[in-house]
Amino acid sequence: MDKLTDRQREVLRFIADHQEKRGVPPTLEEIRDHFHWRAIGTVQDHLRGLARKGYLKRGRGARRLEVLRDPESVFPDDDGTWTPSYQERRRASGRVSLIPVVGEVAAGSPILAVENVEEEWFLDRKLLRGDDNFLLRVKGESMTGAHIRDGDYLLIRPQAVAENGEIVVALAGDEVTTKRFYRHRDRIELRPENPAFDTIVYRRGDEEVEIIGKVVGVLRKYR
Amino acid sequence: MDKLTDRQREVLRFIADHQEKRGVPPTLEEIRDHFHWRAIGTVQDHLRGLARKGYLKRGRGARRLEVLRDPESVFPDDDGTWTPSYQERRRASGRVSLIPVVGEVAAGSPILAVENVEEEWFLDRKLLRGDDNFLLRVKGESMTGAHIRDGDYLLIRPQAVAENGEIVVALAGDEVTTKRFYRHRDRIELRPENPAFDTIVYRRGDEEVEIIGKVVGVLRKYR
DNA sequence: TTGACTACCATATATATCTATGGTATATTA
DNA sequence: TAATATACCATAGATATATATGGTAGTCAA
Repeated sequence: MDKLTDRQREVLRFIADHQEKRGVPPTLEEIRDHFHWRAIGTVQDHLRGLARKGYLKRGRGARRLEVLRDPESVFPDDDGTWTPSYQERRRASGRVSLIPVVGEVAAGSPILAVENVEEEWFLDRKLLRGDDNFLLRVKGESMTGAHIRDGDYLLIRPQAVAENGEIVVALAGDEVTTKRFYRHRDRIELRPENPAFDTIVYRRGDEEVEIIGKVVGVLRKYR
Repeated sequence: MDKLTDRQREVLRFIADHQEKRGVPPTLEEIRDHFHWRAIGTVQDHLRGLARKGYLKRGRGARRLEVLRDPESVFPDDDGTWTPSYQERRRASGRVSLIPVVGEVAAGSPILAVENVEEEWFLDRKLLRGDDNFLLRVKGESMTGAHIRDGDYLLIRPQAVAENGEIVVALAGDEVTTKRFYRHRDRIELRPENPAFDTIVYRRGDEEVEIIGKVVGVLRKYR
C-alpha cells in the first residue's frame, strides 16, 4: 500500500468530494480546471499514479473514476460498505429528513443565490423547526461576530416575518444575504456582525425586502 | 406537477437506482440496454418527458442526469407527519449514523466530562470522519474566537494524535477541555481562542495530557 | 377527424471526454 | 551518476456519448 504524495492526495480528495457533492465523479477536464492546470496530461499522470497505488479504479468512458480507499475518510467495513442492521434501519426511518442544500448565501456583499439543489443532507429532525427547512452554504465573512463562518451551512426555516435581532436570510432585489434583522417604524435594517461591513438600510419606497427565512441552525465541517 | 406515465416512472426509477448503486447516473445507452430498446431516441423521448414534467434535470456532457423528485419518496402527509417510503428508508440507512452525545466539554476552565450517553443524534455520514464519532456539548466561552459557542455541539473523531493548530478535546488528569493543540519540542500547549483565558502549558514531568479526539464538526441550534 | 401525447425505431452528426505520445524540469534513490 | 518518480505542458486523434431529425403506430380528448 504505497504512500500518496501531497498532490496525489489533493487530487483524490477532490474526486471524492466531487463524487459526494455532485453525485458523479469529475471529468478529467474538471479536475484540470479545479487545479488550474493547462494540460489534461497532468491529470492523467495523477490518475495513473493513484490507480497504480491502488487508491482509484478507472473504467473506460466518461466519469468512470471510483475512489477505492480514501485516506481521509474511513468506512466501517474493510470493503467500504456499511451494512446497517434491521434495528438500526428502523430507528433511522422517521427520525431523519432529507434536507436540500439550495445554494449559497452571501455573508458580506449580497450575491445572487444559486437556487438549485446541489446536494442533500440527512438531518436529525430534532434539529429542524417546522416543515420545508433547507440549507444554504455561507459565502463571506460578515457574520463572523455571530460565529457564522465562511463555508458553514445554515439551516433555514422559511418564514416571511422575523423578530428584531434574529438572524435571517433576506432577498433584496434578486440578491440573497444573511444578516441580523431589525425593523423600526420607518426602516428595515440588515446588520452584519463584522465591523468591516456596513449595515444595509431599507426605507419605504426603496426596493422590496423579503425575508426568506430564519436561521435555526448551523452546521460546520472541518477538513 | 404533472403525473408520470408508468413507463416514465420506470425510467426515473432506473436512473435513481443506478445513481444509488453505482454512484453515477447511467448513460443513455445504458438506459436503452436496460429496457432492451434498440433506439437511443427512445431514451431521449423519455428524458425529455421527465425533464419537462420537472422530475429530472439534464446537463450537457456525459452522465449529466439528476433526479429532482422521486415519485417513490414520500413528502409530508396531510396531517403533517411523514411516512418514509421503503425506498427512502433504504436511502437513509447507510447514509446516517446514530451518534451519541456523551456529555459536556469545557471551553474555559477544565471541568469534569460527564461520560454517559445523554441523547443520540442521527447525523449524515458525510459529516463524519471514520468510526466511533461522538458529540460533546460545549460549556464555556474560551473557543469563541474559533466560532465555537457555549451550547454548540462538537463532533469528535477519536484519535490520540493531532497536528499543530487543530482543535482537539483533551484530557488532563480527569478534566476534559477543548482547545487548539500545539506541540513543541519541550512542551504541549492547549490554547484557547479568547484573550480572556490563558494558554495551558504542559511540560515533561507534569501530569499526562491525553488527546481524546479531534473536532471535525460543529452543530448549533438556535432557539 | 384533427391535434397532442406516448412509445417506439433508425441514422447522421456534433461534441464531450479520454488516450496516446512526447516534451521539460526537478527531486529522490541506487 | 544513472535510474526512477513526480509534476507539469502541449497536441493529435480515438471513442464514448449526446443531439438532431424524421419516421411509424396507438391512444385519448376536443
